[in-house]
Amino acid sequence: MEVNRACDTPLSFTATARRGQIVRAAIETIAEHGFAAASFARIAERAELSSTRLISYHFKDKKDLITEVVVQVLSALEEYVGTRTHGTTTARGALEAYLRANIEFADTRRTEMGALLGVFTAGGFHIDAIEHDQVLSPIERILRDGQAAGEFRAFDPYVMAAAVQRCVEGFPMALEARPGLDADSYATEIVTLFDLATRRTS
Amino acid sequence: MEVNRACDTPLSFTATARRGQIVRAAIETIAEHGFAAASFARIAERAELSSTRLISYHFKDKKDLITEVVVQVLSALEEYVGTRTHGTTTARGALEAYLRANIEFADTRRTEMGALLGVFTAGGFHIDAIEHDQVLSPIERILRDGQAAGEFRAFDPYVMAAAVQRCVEGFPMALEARPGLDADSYATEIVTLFDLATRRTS
Amino acid sequence: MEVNRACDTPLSFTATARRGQIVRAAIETIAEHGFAAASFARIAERAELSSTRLISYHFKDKKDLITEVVVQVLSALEEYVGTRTHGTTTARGALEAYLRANIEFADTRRTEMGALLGVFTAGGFHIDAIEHDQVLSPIERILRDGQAAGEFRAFDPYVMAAAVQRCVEGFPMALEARPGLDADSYATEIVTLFDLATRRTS
Amino acid sequence: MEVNRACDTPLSFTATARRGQIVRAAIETIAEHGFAAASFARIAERAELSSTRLISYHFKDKKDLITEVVVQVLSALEEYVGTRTHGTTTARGALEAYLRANIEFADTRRTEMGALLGVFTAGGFHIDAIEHDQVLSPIERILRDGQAAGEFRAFDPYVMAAAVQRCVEGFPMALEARPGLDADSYATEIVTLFDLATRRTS
DNA sequence: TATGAATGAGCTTTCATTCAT
DNA sequence: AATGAATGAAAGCTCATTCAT
Repeated sequence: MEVNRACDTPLSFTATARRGQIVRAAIETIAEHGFAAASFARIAERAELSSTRLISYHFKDKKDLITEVVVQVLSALEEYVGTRTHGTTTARGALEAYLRANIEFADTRRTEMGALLGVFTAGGFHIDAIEHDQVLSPIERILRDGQAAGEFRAFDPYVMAAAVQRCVEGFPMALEARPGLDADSYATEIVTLFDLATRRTS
Repeated sequence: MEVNRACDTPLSFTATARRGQIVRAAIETIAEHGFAAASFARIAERAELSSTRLISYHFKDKKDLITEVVVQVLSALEEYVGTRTHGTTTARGALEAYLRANIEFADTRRTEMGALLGVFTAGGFHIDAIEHDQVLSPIERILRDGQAAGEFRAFDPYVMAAAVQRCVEGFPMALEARPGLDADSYATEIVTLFDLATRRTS
Repeated sequence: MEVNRACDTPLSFTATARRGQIVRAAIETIAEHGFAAASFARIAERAELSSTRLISYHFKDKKDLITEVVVQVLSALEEYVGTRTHGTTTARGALEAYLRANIEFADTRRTEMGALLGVFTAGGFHIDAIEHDQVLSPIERILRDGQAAGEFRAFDPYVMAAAVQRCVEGFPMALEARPGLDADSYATEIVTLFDLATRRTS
Repeated sequence: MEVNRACDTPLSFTATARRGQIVRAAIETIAEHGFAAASFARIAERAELSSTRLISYHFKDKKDLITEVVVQVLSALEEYVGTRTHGTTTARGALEAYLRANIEFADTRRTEMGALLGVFTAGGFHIDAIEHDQVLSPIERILRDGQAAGEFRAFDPYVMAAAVQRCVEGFPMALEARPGLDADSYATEIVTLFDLATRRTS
């Protein structure tokens, strides 16, 4: 019978393509209609599958699919951000790069970011692979490094990291309310905000 | 039968009590299990009602119930915040009071705040009475006043207001990740953050 | 407790008025939305009652209410038709009067007629007091009398009566498809139709 | 899951059989209990399905099922009538054939006809594919042709067509009141009726 | 690798009616 | 004469998932 694909064998080309197609459809559906409305039926419809059975076949269950969505978007985001923060030499520079990269990503990859936020804010859905702190930790590291290097003033790195993350997430939300909002302006405002907020007080 | 109550008649004592009981149960259910899982069945179970029919009896439909949830929590929040910001004389003071009041409220009324965020982040649910900008506007006003009075530096009031709002909402989220988090410390950090971020540069 | 009014006592003025108000609302609701949609809730809403309880109070059950609707409209129709057929001396004249009276009534009392047809065609609803044949019998009598008097040709009076009744009912239906349809023209066409169809063949 | 089947793919043999089985059960249920009582539950029970879910699986929604019922019965009727009117050379002959065919069909396929009338008289249910005038038009065409050919007298073809249709529909109704009613006798009476009613007056 | 078929549980909402003053 | 409160049953529909090829 074999309800699902065998999990120990590596994925074939066809299977990978199908999975990608389904994940793509899931991302678009979540971004467009919200997480709650992203049923297998709607995802299958968007992916133009004849039946939702194909989703159940390629993914263990819904959680498996959503996890894949999150992993995919998150790794793209991390790569995008990583590339742009890597060359920085100061914590201040790293923070600015981190902020600008995140906002740029959210601006150019709106669908992916919409899906990601859709999943995260939905609640009641716990992705085993991803912990809340795991997202914060890269920022926290930048902040701690900056404090250790004497670039930043004393503050609770965890709270500051949370604030940074919230403001980054704030861009897509602000976009919904103000569709014409410019990513660059938003980024500059936020960069300045945290520059002043973290600067050593003289 | 009275499919649902007439809306022009004032609510009787009993009806008010029942509605309150149901709204309370809805708040707790949303806060605990998330918006998506807050079905009539679960709400009725928590309120120890004989059937979900009693909910349909007292509320026009689910939207009506959820709206009541939001209105109730939001007005409590507004009153709490309003009382604490009213006596302030400076924009700086108002901003601090606003931040502390919001965080305190989120700390002491965690269930209510959890429900509120649960509804807002669920998406696809539009409360007619509440607009996105309506939540931001009180903060924006404080910020604009502070700029006009020369207390604050030049910045985009809308973006700064969004940042404030995101950081305020960030407290319940941070709580989930760090249950022992102290509201006072969080508030002080955030107050300092925005104090520095809005201060006129010398 | 007394769930319903006592049934052995004669109706008071107030009670009669209330019943009339409810029956009126039921008629309008059925005519406008159809029999299937004429729930107690909708009827109560149209009658501007605070609760459907008032309907249950004044009528034993739904069947009781609908029976009252039918009886009321039917007796008005019978009176209208009776008055106009009474003075006739020939069967031919009686038939024409019957046809014109019915169509006129359907034209001027569209709401009542709509409700009546709504109930009759709904099916599954048997009014004890009214039998199918009871409606046909006055026409059948006219037809039989005409045959006995030698005015009409030989035909099955029951089938002809059914045809007459169907054509009379056809006017409201035709009205729905052609709102501008003139009652007089329709009546004249139908009168001619049955005049020719019943006339003795030479 | 396949919430409901894709519509572009042709139906498989099994699916066609299931759909047919369900439509058949729906027809019988409507004919027996009336349209209002034809719930998914009752239809599933009659079709001996494990649950109503199977109906939702094979039909988009209730409207889809009912439409299929109507289309199926109506096309059978049309074919039956079409075959019998096709060979006629005169309008008079066509009218007689039309009348006899309809009444015969209603007599031999009582269940189907009962379902059809059940749906049409239920009201509030609009089958997109079928318009009121669409049913009348074939009769109207016969009548107009007969007038053009000088076979029929002058009359309003629309009203006469409506009368024909009402009398045709009248047979099943008459059957309910007089179960022993003979279709042939009824047909002959109606044929004579309209023969006389449409004949040129000398 | 894919798919058609089927399923049980759950959802919100509406129904006419009854309980208790 | 009226009413507020409550109720069980049933409705149509959608959910993710499993069965069987």
